[in-house]
Formats: sequence, structure tokens, C-alpha cells
Amino acid sequence: MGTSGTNIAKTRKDVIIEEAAILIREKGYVAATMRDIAAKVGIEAASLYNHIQSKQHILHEICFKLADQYTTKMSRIDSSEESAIVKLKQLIELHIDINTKYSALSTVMNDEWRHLKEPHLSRFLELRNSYERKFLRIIYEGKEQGELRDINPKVAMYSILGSIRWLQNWYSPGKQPGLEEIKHSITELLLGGIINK
Amino acid sequence: MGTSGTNIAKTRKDVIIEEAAILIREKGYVAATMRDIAAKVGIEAASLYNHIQSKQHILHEICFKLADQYTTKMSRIDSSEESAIVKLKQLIELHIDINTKYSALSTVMNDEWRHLKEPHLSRFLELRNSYERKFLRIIYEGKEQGELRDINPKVAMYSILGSIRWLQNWYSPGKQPGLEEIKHSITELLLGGIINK
DNA sequence: CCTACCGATCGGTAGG
DNA sequence: CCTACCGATCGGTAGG
Repeated sequence: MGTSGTNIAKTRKDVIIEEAAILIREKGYVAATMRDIAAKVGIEAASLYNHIQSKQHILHEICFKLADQYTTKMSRIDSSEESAIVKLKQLIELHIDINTKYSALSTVMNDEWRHLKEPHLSRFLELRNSYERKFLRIIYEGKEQGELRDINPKVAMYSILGSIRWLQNWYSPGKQPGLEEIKHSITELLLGGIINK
Repeated sequence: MGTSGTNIAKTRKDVIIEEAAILIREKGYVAATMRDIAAKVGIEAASLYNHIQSKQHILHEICFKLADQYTTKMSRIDSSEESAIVKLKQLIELHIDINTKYSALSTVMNDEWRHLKEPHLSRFLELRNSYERKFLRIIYEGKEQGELRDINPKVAMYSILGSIRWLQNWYSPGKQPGLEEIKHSITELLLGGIINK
């Protein structure tokens, strides 16, 4: 959240959103009630509304905080002068990092975005589409330059995104395989299959 | 469903479950109401209960109908005398086939199984665990025989499952890339990275 | 931050 | 298969 990595104290709002994310990941957006969330924070449901405007607002904060991170990082990677292969490696690493570091937030964004209401839903989908267009263009360029094998770019992109997204459902910190081995193996598996040898 | 591939007429129950699956895929299990489902079928909510016992029962039917299919097909593939590579190819094809043929049911099973109540939830997870153990053993054997590269088996399995599962979110019948190209490209991508050359 | 409470809507039942 | 209706629970507000 807003305090990640820094020493600024977490606000009550930060705590609410974090606990909400854990609960929503577990039960889904609709099934996780404001009373559930309040109980985890240790207050009454009505008191939540002193810190957040609505349940929808919680989902909104989660989805866009992460979507903005992806957008920013993608711009940086995309505008560099690296080869397509290096860019793909960086994107794979980016997704693994965010998925494992903000695991509850990531699951909620990935699985519950469709419960966003307009106009937020459309804005979210625009961000996602723009992200995927950039991702696809990197693959196209890699094919043109002969770096990548002749695999359908959409299939390649969605396979990469899908396999990393699935991390949410089985990765658990401290257990085997560890984070470094996962990064290495996934990159090896996905790029070993896509790089032109 | 009960009628797939045969010419037996669809029962009202079949129609209810099919329409429910489409609606649940769209809105999620909790948000899709019995009144929504009834409206799609063209009857009143109370009338649904002449064909199904409860909302939970609908989810149960969907999850176990597909889980049983996976279990049966896995046994057949697993007990054959083929090489690990051939078995993996068959499993990839199996997942793509079920995902695209029963797309609504697949999405519901994959995304909403956690709303199953006990004892069904535990039974479902047992089926899934048993399936994954067999899948993993195939990868292990392929490594031992030198057919597969030295990639962490869990990472390999979950990457394969994750990338195919993600098909739900972007594949659309009649659009490009078509089913055959997807099958070819995914197999090429995943196995090209996992086969020992 | 709490007590008290609201209108809406849910899954499901009774009775025909 | 419908009308009528139930108890429970939801997100959220009023007022302090």
C-alpha cells in the first residue's frame, strides 16, 4: 500500500484496505461483507465509513493502485533500448515480483475487477488493454527481428500472463520452490520455448 | 452436460444449469441470484426449486460434472504406455478441448469452486489434488528418462495449467487465432521450452 | 468510533 | 409453475 518499503506509519485506511484485500481474496468481493472487514480491523461496520466512502471504493483503490504500478513499470521497460528478449524477461520478473509481494491485492485485482462500477470499470479495462497492446508490440518486434520463434503473439502473451497469474494459487512464501527458483524456472520454461535457436 | 454429444433432449434441469453457468461466469456465484437465473430460463424464482434443490446444488453439479471428466480422462492418459512428452501433449489438448467446449462450466468450476460447502468442498479438493499428483508424476518420470529439461516440476505443471486456464479470458469462438492454431502454438510454446534438445 | 436502525434484496418455503 | 411471503443479512446513514 502507500507505505510499502518506507517507514511512514500505516494509516487506518491502509490497514482497512489490506485486511479487506485478504478477506476478499478468500471469499470474493460480494461474499466478503463490510461486517467481516470491520471485525478483522477490530471496529464496528459503521465505523469503516469514517475512513472509506464505500465497499466499492475499497475495490477501486486496490485495482487502481496495482494497475498504476503495472502501467508505470511497463512504460519504463517499453521505452528502453533493450532487445525484445530482455524486455520479456523484465516483464516476467515484474509480474512475478508484484504477484508475490502484493499477493492479496494482486488476486483481488485479477479476480474481482469485474465488480468495479462505471466509469471505473471502463477506465480499468482501458488501462489493461493499453498494457496488453504494448506487451503484444514487444512480441511482434521480437518476431520481426528474428529474436523470437514464429508463435502466435496473442497465444504467447496470454500464456505468459496466465502462467504467472496462476502463481497466486500455489506460491507460498517460505515453501519450496522458493522465489528465485520460480523466477528462474518460469523464465526458462517460457523463453526456452519462445526464443529462436 | 448430460446431453453432450448425444441426441437426448435437454431436460429443464439441464437448461437451468447451463443458463446458470453463463450467468455465474459473468457475475460470480454470490452475485448471480436465483431470480437472475429464473429470468434467463423464463420462469419465476420459486419454480427453479422444482428442478434443483438449491443454489449450492447448481454449483455442485457444475464442478463435479467437469471434475469427473478430468479424472476419467487423466486415468486413461496416465495408464497408457506413451512417453511423458506424448502424455503432456495429450493433457494440454485435453484442457484446451474442455475449456473451449464447455467454456461457461469451466470458468465456473475454476473460479467459483471455493463457494462449495462441506463435505463437497473437501471432496472437490481431493479430486484436484489427486489429478495434480498424477500430472506431476508424469513430469518427474519424463525428467528421469531424460525426455524433459531440468525445470522445477511444480513450476512446469502450474505454468501449463495456468496458461491454458487463461484461455477462458480471451478465447472467443470464430475469432482469430482459431482453435487449431491455439492448440498448436500453446503446445509449441510450452513443450518447446520443456523438451530436452 | 459506537448504537440504533433503514430499505433493499437475498435464498428458500407454503400452499395451491 | 405461480402468488405470496418468510427470516436473515446486506451496504449504508443518522445522530451523537
